[in-house]
Amino acid sequence: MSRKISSTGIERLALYYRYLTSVNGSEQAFISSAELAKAVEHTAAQVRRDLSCFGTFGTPGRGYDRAALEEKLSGILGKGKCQNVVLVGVGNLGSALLAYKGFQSQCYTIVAAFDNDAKKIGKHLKGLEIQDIEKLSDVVSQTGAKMAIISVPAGVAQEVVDALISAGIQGILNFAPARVVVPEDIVLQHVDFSIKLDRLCYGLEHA
Amino acid sequence: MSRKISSTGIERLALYYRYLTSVNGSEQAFISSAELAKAVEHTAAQVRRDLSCFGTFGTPGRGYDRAALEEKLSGILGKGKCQNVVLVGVGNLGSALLAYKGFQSQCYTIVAAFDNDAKKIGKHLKGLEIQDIEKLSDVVSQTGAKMAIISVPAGVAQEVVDALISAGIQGILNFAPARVVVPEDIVLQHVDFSIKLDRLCYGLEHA
DNA sequence: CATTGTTTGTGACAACTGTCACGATAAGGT
DNA sequence: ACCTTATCGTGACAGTTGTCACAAACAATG
Ligand SMILES: NC(=O)c1ccc[n+]([C@@H]2O[C@H](COP(=O)([O-])OP(=O)(O)OC[C@H]3O[C@@H](n4cnc5c(N)ncnc54)[C@H](O)[C@@H]3O)[C@@H](O)[C@H]2O)c1
Ligand SMILES: NC(=O)c1ccc[n+]([C@@H]2O[C@H](COP(=O)([O-])OP(=O)(O)OC[C@H]3O[C@@H](n4cnc5c(N)ncnc54)[C@H](O)[C@@H]3O)[C@@H](O)[C@H]2O)c1
Repeated sequence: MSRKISSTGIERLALYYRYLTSVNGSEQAFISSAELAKAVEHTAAQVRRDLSCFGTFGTPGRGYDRAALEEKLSGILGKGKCQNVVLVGVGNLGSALLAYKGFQSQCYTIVAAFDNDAKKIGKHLKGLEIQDIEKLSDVVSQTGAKMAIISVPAGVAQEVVDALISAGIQGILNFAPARVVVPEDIVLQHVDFSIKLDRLCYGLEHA
Repeated sequence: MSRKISSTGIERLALYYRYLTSVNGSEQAFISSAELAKAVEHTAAQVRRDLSCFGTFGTPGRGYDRAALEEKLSGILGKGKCQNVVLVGVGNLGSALLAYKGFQSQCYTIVAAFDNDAKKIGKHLKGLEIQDIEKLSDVVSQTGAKMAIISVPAGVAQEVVDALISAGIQGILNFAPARVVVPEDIVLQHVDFSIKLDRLCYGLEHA
């Protein structure tokens, strides 16, 4: 309870959580920080520090109760409350995201897909009808979605983000290689493949 | 020249570079740290600090010479040397990556695509024949590719990575939600959508 | 119930990262 | 030549993040 969780610490919590759920069938009721650390490629001290930010739920001599920890992490991350996600931009990448089964197993469900291309609107993909972007507000209200994923061209990213915010979306995952500005109370995350490739490139150069 | 570049600093350099190339047609020959900072949503001091790690190429009173800076950044990041990339796993995501035109404009070219599914091998996608994963070594030697992108299921990520390293690949961009281990001299970057969604979720919860 | 063995939670430290402020430096005009 | 103006490069500082080590806490066992 002593320290504020770091930004990257949150991502580690998500890793811990994913590991726990992935080995759900284990008969071991307890897991130590060392064991957890090994699974996610970090140090035991790091794991304990991260977890200690949200209370003390480990028992000395045994470790952490698997089920309890999983539950706790789920609560911390806010899983189970904001699962409904809308997707904007059903192009190459958007289609792949729609088809991805991994989101569901992680409690996220894409409940609606939007585009502004007349040729795509009305088509069905993975059991979801591609809807006109104009219907965004209505659908967001109906589904209660708080999160959105955007995979539209960089040039329109800002306007799409603005529309999403007007519609009531509070968290946005942006795949477009564009920096967009949002009000303070909106959470924004970028996923930027090209930048990661550049990082790789740099790493090779300076081996 | 004073300080070592930070890990996140490298990603900022890539952002600077991308911004410069994206506004290539500008008639302004010079750009100030303030201007550059605004474009990528950072501070002017940060920009200057990052750049100063690699020498001094700004001129007081004017700013940085656009063309020279672009050239310099290209050199630092190692662009133009490691453009050839191979892709392993042509599923939903892999297909989207193959179709992506943004990589090329950033000097990266996917020169070969691999899969182990007999039904996919031999098919053509975006002018590229999907090849048997067994041919990996040969193709890597022929093309001189140093970088690889993998979009295979998490369960086989490690074995694919091992194969890539045997084939001579030095940098790997991993889209599978799995931590893989590599020797020290191999550069590895993860792109993990689910974790980013979890971060969003946490942000919403703790608004 | 005391002893032993294990693992947690955290204070103290070290390393890293970003911000601020300002002296130094170059261009351009008078 | 000198002054003005704009902007860089960087030392010093502050805040953040990760590591280490160890006392405290609990389980197990005889
Ligand atoms: N495909 C990839 O592998 C990849 C990789 C990295 C980054 N990206 C980025 O992801 C984004 C999408 O890439 P893509 O390859 O799927 O492109 P795409 O052109 O195939 O898809 C973009 C989709 O967005 C739709 N769209 C355009 N304007 C819109 C608007 N105002 N409202 C709603 N929908 C709109 C288009 O109709 C299209 O269906 C781009 O910004 C791209 O840079 C893609
Ligand atoms: N689709 C998405 O939007 C998305 C999002 C996040 C993460 N991911 C991750 O990206 C990876 C790929 O996702 P996907 O949706 O494209 O899955 P997919 O099943 O559609 O594609 C996987 C491909 O890898 C191939 N493959 C399997 N084993 C192989 C091997 N040993 N060697 C070579 N090829 C092999 C399969 O034949 C298949 O074509 C997964 O790890 C997934 O978790 C995907």
